[in-house]
Amino acid sequence: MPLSDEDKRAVADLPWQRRAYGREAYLAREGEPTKVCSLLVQGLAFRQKLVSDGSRQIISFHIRGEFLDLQNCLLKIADHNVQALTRCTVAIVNKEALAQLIGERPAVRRAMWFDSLVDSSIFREWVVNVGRRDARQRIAHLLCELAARLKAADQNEMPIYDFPITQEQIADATGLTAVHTNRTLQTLRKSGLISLSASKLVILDWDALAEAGDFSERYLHHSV
Amino acid sequence: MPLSDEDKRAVADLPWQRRAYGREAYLAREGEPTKVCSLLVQGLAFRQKLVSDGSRQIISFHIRGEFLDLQNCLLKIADHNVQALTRCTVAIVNKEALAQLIGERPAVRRAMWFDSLVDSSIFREWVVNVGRRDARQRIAHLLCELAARLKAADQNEMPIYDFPITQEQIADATGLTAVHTNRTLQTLRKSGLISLSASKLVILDWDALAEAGDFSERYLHHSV
DNA sequence: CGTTAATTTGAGACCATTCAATTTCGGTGG
DNA sequence: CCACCGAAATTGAATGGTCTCAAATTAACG
Repeated sequence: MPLSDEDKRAVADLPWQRRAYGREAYLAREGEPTKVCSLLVQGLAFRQKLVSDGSRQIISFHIRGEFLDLQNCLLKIADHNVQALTRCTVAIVNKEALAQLIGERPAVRRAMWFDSLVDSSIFREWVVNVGRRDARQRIAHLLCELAARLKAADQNEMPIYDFPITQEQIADATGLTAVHTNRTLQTLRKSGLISLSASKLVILDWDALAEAGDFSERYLHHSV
Repeated sequence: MPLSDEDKRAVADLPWQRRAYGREAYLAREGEPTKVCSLLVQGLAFRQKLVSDGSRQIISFHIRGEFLDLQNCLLKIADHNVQALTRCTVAIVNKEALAQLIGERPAVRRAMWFDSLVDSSIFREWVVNVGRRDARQRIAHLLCELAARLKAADQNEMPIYDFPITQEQIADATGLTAVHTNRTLQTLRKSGLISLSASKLVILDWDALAEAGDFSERYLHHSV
């Protein structure tokens, strides 16, 4: 959402702190009291929850420029974990400072509320993805979503993407096992839809991949 | 969230309109431009999305007192459908009027943002539920969630609940088929955890049901 | 009290899982 | 620059949870 220069300056003037994390490091843990909100500056991160048998469900992936836990601003206890996917750096803001800014600046408030509403819409689509689609559709859908978001964040992005996400992580995001994820990716490759190796994802046939994943980007609310 | 009398009056003074819907009626459709926000006054409703093969994933259930589409306030196009589960009545407010009130009243704004953040947290838990739990766990978890929310909304609620949700709807909410939902409910009954018939749910052993569903109510953020 | 919706039951098929072993890849130190 | 190592990806075979399809029974509603 567009912000005036004055609003941008107010955001930039927030007291913040840079912090770096290694792969798989926890940035936040379920059950902990919330103190800060984190914005991802560089790298990839994801949110997840663990279930009783120890398995992990990834709830969302995040790219640079996105908030990782804006909801901490109002919620007292974290209800999920946040983990670094690659090495990444994060800008950390005290949640009270952010809440005050939100109170003072209507445009900033709208932008942040909008951000959390889009988050929410993505969660809804993920419920649908793991609930009602088969393995091939789930993975195709996930790839489409990530490609669409990367493209929107970085206008000059090609149909070739940096893709450091492991098959085990794809599995945890789609509710599948790593083994079945592997086999399913192979069929997507054999069908000529994608090429994925060496941390490079190439979408060879966007229309076919979107079709295979039942993907429509409406839920991303990119055109506000 | 607590509101002052003045805030409550301001909310009550919003121009609103009462509307009634029959079972299965659509209150909102994916793809339509958003014009209003709806608050459920009476009855039950749910949100859902349809996938390419026509099957339905229910995304959330709603009880009286809850907003059905508060996100419409900021989003231009609806990204999911809203359906009546029972006959229900709804209070409808023009979204611009609501947005204006939110701009004027910080406490109302906080309450509404909080509401949408809890919604979001519930979606996250649902991703986990359909993604990483088996049929028995999914259904037990759903029953726990609904019971916990009904209890919180209505202090004097017994462990006996009105439960007009059909097995097909439970199936659509948990990513299962109606047939398998039926068989799984039978095992929950035989284990002595619940009794469910004639639209009455009785939770016979809360602790055991919560255990079976890997349920922890933290994500509901009831103790703000 | 009839008619439709909802629930229940059975049997067979299938998608995804499990477990284990093997191969390839990516990063590191000599 | 190559040898090495652990992580990631790949393969196979057997198991199993859930689905599909169909039919029967029961409950809900006007």
